[in-house]
Amino acid sequence: MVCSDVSLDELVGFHVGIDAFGYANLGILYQAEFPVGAVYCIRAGAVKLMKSTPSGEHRILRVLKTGDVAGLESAFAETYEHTAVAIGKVQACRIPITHFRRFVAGYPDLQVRLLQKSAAALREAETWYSAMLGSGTPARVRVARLLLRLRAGSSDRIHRLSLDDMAAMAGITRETVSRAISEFIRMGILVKSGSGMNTRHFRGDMPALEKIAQPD
Amino acid sequence: MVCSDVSLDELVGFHVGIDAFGYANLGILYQAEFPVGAVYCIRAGAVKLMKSTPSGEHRILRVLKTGDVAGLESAFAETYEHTAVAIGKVQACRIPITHFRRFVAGYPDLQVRLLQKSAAALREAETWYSAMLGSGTPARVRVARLLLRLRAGSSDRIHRLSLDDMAAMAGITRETVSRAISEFIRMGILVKSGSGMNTRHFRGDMPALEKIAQPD
DNA sequence: CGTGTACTTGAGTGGGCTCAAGCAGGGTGG
DNA sequence: CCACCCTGCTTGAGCCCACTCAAGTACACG
Repeated sequence: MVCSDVSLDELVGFHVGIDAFGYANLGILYQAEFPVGAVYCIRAGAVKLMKSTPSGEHRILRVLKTGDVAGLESAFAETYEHTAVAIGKVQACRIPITHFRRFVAGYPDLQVRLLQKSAAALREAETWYSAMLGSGTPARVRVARLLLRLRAGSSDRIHRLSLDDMAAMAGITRETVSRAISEFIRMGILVKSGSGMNTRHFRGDMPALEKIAQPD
Repeated sequence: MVCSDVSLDELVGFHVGIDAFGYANLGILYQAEFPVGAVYCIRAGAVKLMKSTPSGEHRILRVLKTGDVAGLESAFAETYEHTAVAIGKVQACRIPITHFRRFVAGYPDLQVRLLQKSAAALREAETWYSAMLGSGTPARVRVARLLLRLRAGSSDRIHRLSLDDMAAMAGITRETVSRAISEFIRMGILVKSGSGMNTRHFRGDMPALEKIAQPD
């Protein structure tokens, strides 16, 4: 991660003007097409990256979790590429883009690392979409993969976002997602947990989910 | 494009060891998991970037055309991310990775440009996959979008790759692709052209295709 | 406790997948 | 030069999964 890969001494001189922020559910970090103002290190929670289609709908392209950096792909562009929206409670630190650019300019090694991180994001996106694209892929498998992807860290906790969001990510309808999840719950490999609208998550049997996600 | 964005004077000192190569149909430029040896500027033709799935199949993730640079995403990694295979006749210039890295190191501005290019690749991938993901998207629409994407430059020529390749890209079966294309041909908005195995392409009525591709 | 949103569940339909033949057409060998 | 074959493409019939439409239910929040 960008923030933690550099020594504290290096960062301290640039942390001036960097603040920690909290975002409630559906809070907007930044909006697509707007001028780039900052990048954000996600300290806790999850953030969805969306983009509006010409026809008014919006599609979820990626979900960032603890440790990811939001807005990185727009760091050297004029305007943001996506709209970033908080899922549940999010804690993030906001790094003004001017600081960020100055910081990067001062540490050439960091530029290479940014390139690698960018390449990693591309690879991840490709892997993800290629996993969802297969038309022969049954809905249950898609949902299992989606759940695995929404895992928080290495725990058995899974970020639970709305059915519509999951449906948009998996490329299937909300009803189908609902049916698949109901099935998993009946099987006992998935448990709803956290009743409040802000701390929603599942507890999942990861090995079982991986087994279902297996069939290519 | 990286090669042409810099002045000839800047390049000339680094072009030592850079050669032009020709690749016949299905010629391999480089292979996934192998050590990175070079990046390639595509001078003519098209190249498909593939990745093998755990189950032995391979999926086409992107298609590079004239003016693109192959292997860029692996330029600062140890091994190649994809396997690059020529579609039809391809002309490319091979830039040894050592040269490339030395060159980039010498021109800091270029690093920012590489970051932007990397971000552009990510955006393109996201746009593309999100266009294909919609499960409600009819096969005809998918194929129309695919064809538009395979357009050579701004002409009415469309790179014609195998049905299986197109099927892999659109996330549908080869039969369905065949039916859609047959329909387009019957409608007269698509014409097969170039009989040899190397110079295969369509001639397409772009406005008509765009109209079909429209419905989000 | 009421209200609204999000989720669940059901019945019926249809588009694309599967399976299974036919059909070019170009490359190879006689 | 022609016949063959082999790969890639086309076309058809039937089925199944996921979508659509439409209620009904749970649950969070005021």
